[in-house]
Amino acid sequence: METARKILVVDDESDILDFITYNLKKEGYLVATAFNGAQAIEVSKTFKPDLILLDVMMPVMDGIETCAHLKSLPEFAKTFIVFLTARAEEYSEIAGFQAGADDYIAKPIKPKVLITRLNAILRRKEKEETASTKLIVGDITIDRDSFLVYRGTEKIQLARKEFELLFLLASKPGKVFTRDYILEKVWGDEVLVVDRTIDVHIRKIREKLGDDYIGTVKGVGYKFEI
Amino acid sequence: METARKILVVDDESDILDFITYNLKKEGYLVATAFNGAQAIEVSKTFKPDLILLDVMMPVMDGIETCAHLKSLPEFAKTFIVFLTARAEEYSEIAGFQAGADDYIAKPIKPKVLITRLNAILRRKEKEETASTKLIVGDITIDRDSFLVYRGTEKIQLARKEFELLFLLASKPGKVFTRDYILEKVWGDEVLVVDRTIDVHIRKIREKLGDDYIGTVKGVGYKFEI
DNA sequence: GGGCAGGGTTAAATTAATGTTAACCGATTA
DNA sequence: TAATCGGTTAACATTAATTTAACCCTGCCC
Repeated sequence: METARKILVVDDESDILDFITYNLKKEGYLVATAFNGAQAIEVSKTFKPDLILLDVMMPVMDGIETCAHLKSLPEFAKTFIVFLTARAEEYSEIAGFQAGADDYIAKPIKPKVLITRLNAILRRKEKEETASTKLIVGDITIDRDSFLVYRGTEKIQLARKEFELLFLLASKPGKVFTRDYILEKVWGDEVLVVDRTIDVHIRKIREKLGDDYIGTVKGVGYKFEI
Repeated sequence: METARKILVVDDESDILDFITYNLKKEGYLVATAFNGAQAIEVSKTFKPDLILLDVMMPVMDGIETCAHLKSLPEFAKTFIVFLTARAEEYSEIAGFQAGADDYIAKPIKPKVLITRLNAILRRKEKEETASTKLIVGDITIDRDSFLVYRGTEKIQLARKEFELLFLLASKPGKVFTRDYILEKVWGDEVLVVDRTIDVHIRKIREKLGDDYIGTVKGVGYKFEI
């Protein structure tokens, strides 16, 4: 049972607003509009859009600010935000990703492209919502939607890094992950943290889950025990 | 005798395609492109890429579908698939890894990062291809992934040097390895250890595995008994 | 038998790697 | 502003891996 998807379009130019609105409505989307960031936030609260199409360049409160603001509100954490950017050239420098944008579409907008991309994005969102995101290994269940870990039926709360670390190890039970690899995957490329940091997180996981789930292979790394 | 690595880049936006292609070619890679998943599968069959760089978000057939499909075909089981994800997502949020992706790179893409990462990934792939992760000799199985040795079904834990030493000997069962060679391979060039050290490690392996697996050839070295 | 070459064995010494704790910092929240 | 939480680090403790040293076989040759 499919209900129509709701899209909020935000742009300070009313021609563009009209143009996009027209095309989206033709596709069967429910559309709301706003002229600036402040208005967008206002409207969002009642309209509860599935996706927000946000012009980067706006007076008063620009797209990036708006996006950052929206993403900071828990109720919109799962709302997709797509930027409209002036040109794709420097797409590698789109600051919006830092603000939490999920994708972007380059102007000038071609109706066909707009529609295909939005369809793709929403389809993906749907999949993410439906798809079970659970990882089950032995009596441990890791659910990345709720950010919870279960041992049997007992709920266990892990902090973010702990969660990511456990998730990584559990994604290939039995395989030993080297410290370098763990750092790259959980901490990222640029971040440089000291070796002990991993140990401390491992310790916290063991403290919460029990000592039998994560094994140490000295001189090599850690693994999830099967 | 290195032949250039082949990379297939898949994205629905031609700017991105061009941008990535340009950077990869500059690095000496052979590059093919595709606009969507269906095309990617088509091209792969003739181009036989070593690695596929796959945008997650695409209309028609998205990255995850495409990846799952490719991985289901035996001929691409060993092709590395790397996702391009829009957000800088946490590891566990990458839905794609369940579809069999080997790695991911977050947009926006910085050319330098892209190249570094791909080089690293391809190096890893090469290593995996050369050094098989599992070694089976008689009733002994040596598994690099988990750093475990099995005698029959019995799990045996070896320390790192012991493991490397056994792995070396077992890589050519029956062949006698001289002490010098063993030192070079297991200990490395710089390290200078006394001769007895090898004996002690051999002894520990025999202690854990049994006396019948490693043979001594006086005046020459050691070998794995067939 | 004595001596020696080549390992084998053991335990002690050393070093490397990880575990643990407490403290600090910054962000967020009460 | 205090309090809490997550993340990180530094300092120290603990444990295990590795190496060394000392001594023991065994076979061989004179």
